[in-house]
Amino acid sequence: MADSLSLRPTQPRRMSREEKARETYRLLLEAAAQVVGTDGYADASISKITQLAGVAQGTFYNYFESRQDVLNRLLPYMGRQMLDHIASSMPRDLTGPAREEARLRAFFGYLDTHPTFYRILYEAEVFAPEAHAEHFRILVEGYKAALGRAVQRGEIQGFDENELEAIIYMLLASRAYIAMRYARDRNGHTGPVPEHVIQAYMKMLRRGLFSEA
Amino acid sequence: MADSLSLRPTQPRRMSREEKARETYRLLLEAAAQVVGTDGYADASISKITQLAGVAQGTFYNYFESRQDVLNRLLPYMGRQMLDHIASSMPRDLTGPAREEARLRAFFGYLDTHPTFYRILYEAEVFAPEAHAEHFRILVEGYKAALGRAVQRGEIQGFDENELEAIIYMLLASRAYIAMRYARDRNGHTGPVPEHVIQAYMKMLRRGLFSEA
Amino acid sequence: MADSLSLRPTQPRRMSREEKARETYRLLLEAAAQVVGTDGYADASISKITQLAGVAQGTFYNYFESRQDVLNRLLPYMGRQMLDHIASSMPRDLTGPAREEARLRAFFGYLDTHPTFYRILYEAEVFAPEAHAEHFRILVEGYKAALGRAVQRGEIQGFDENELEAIIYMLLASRAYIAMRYARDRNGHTGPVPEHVIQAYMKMLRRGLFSEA
Amino acid sequence: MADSLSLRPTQPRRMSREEKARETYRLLLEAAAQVVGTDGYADASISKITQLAGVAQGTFYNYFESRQDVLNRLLPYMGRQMLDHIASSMPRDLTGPAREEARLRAFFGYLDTHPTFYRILYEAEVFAPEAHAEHFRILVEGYKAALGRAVQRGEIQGFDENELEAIIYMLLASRAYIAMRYARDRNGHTGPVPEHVIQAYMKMLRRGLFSEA
DNA sequence: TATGAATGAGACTTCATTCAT
DNA sequence: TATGAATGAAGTCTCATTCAT
Repeated sequence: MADSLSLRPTQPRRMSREEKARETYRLLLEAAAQVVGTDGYADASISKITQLAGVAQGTFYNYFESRQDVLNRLLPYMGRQMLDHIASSMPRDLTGPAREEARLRAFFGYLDTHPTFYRILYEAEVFAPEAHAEHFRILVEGYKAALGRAVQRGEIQGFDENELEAIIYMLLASRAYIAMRYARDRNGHTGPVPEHVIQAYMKMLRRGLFSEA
Repeated sequence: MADSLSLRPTQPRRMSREEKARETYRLLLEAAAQVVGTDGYADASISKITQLAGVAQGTFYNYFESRQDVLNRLLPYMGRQMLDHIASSMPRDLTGPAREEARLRAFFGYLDTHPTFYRILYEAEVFAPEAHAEHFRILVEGYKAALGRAVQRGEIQGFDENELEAIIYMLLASRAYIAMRYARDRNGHTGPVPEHVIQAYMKMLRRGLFSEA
Repeated sequence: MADSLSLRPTQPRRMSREEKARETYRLLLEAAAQVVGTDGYADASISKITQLAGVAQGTFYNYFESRQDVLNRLLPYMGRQMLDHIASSMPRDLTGPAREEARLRAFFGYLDTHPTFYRILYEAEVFAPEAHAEHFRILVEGYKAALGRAVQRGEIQGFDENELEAIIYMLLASRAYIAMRYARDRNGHTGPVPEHVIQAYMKMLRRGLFSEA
Repeated sequence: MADSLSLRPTQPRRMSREEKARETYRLLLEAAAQVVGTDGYADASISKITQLAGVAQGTFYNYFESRQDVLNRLLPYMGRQMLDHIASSMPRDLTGPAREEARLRAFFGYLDTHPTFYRILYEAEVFAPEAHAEHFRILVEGYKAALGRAVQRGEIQGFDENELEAIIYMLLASRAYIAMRYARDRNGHTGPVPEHVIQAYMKMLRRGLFSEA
């Protein structure tokens, strides 16, 4: 199980009732994220979650309809965090492959600092399929727009729109499997992705997708 | 749930004791594959499996140590089937990208005819992680040898061994996500992968990995 | 569940504190009656009741000691309503069997216009046994007085007091079972009792209880 | 709660597996009857039932689909017992009111020796409505045949078939309410019905239903 | 080896009630 | 007096595993 320390802050400054409710909700969601990230969706019991959140089991049902409900909300919650992180750590004015590389590094960076995210994302296809599908829809949508701009800039040539969608799935897939293989050590702890892996990815991308001089 | 018909053949010809035991083992494994492929690992109960196999619940424990035991054996069993299928459907004498394309089509072909395999493979990372790792080890090993030969033939240039391993993960990843996205319809039923997706994959590969004139 | 519309009137004219409290009490009681009449005692949760009454859950406990408390008050509240209804719809100056028939029709009439009453009354023996016993005590008491007058008028002969009490139970029982069988359609909705049933009841009564020429 | 003594016989003679299973089923059903008869359907928990039966909670679900399932089977099980009891204790060759009286006494006799039956029957309308309806269907059917024969013998005159059905409901109702009122003392323990009550019932019946000289 | 009844831990969920605001 | 979040006991049900036959 995850740490048995409560997530409840020790020094809760005076809060209004509504604030406190919001806080409890956040607490439960964070606890759920931690538990799922550590033990997986299948072993994420309400009892573990509430214990970590420092509330009674019954309290859980004041905020979520069911166990499945909280599982469904996990990926949207973390996914938005991740996208925000990536957006905020992308340097302006990058174009072409350099932009792709920055994006990739930002993704791995988020993974490195949020060790629970990988499992939440990966297992979601099994345990929260709709959330997973929606997450993908958002990712693919954003990626399509980005690649569309690259096409307009003439950086990418020779792929029609449908082909580009397929390519996007390949790139997202590659990220995930690279993370699975290279971003964790023997003990399952996360770590940075080796440089040569990023280089291989970029080489493939530069040659295969971008039409560089 | 899967078909409620038993997998037990109605007219078993006279078998020796050992043969019968082997047959029961196979029966249970096939039943497990069917159940997992349909309902997923999480919902694959011993009771469903034995019912489909046409034996009593207790019999299960004469052949497997535990529920986890049978789950662990599933992917090796199906994985070998898949590799045999691919090997046997690969035309001789193909080289370069054409060989890759044949391999890809053989994989999708297997998926199309063995609808349970995708789920068994995909969920294995969660529910049978060691089997999943071993399956990958075998795949990657084989792929390394194949790409090694391509390097020797001069079809691939500019990637060192470590980089090639990363590329292999990208390719395996791409297969999996393409299957996830394109090889199933709205109802989760399998179907063939659209041609343009295969074309996009190959275009990326030809340009990005192979050094074609 | 019952209607989700609140029972709280939208335009409450200015009320004194005490009036408002009385109003809230009545509101909760009516809501409880509605919920019990629709869902039964067993499924009448505080949450349903307060929601229908348009007040917070906590408010409930300002007016009732416990869940059982409100259940106990339901039948007395509705029972008085029913008796008032019957009393007010009984023509003056009826005697003998005619008086009994009027009483019976008034009872069925109340049931028809107050569909929740049947369930509140019937299930009370299980869920509010003391209230049920008290309700019966009142009914029987009244009935005894009525039959006593009939005896004095010479309309009834050959039954001593103890026997008359037994007869009263038979008559109240008959009403209830007739309602159970004939006053509801397939869907559990209430409706009028068929005329021939009333005729059978009266025939039995005229011959069996009253000594008619 | 009911007695905490187990219903399991202390000296179980050697039984085949099937016999033992049958015995466990019977044990659970009897335990359920006892618990429901004592505490009512609403408070009949699986845990109480299995404890009384002397088996583990899980065992319950080898024999019943759900809690509701066992509740549904209770009345049919006891109802058949009761009908058998009545049939076997009815003297041959009785006709007319005497036959009715024997039937009534047999019913009260069963109640007296099976104290749990009353509650199982009465609460069934609320907690096992289909079983209750079916029980009534059977009772009414049987009663119709019996009264039909009385009509043919000329013992009953002036009631058509529809009216007789209504009368049957009145008689069944009367039994039930008489039992409710007279067959239990202050502490809820069963006892015999006072003679004068039976006399009142019979007087009403003789005059009201039967056409005696 | 085959059987299938028995086991019991543990999961999810409901809901009457309390209490600080 | 009104609020509604928090509580925790209790209930139903599932299922991997054991074991006597």
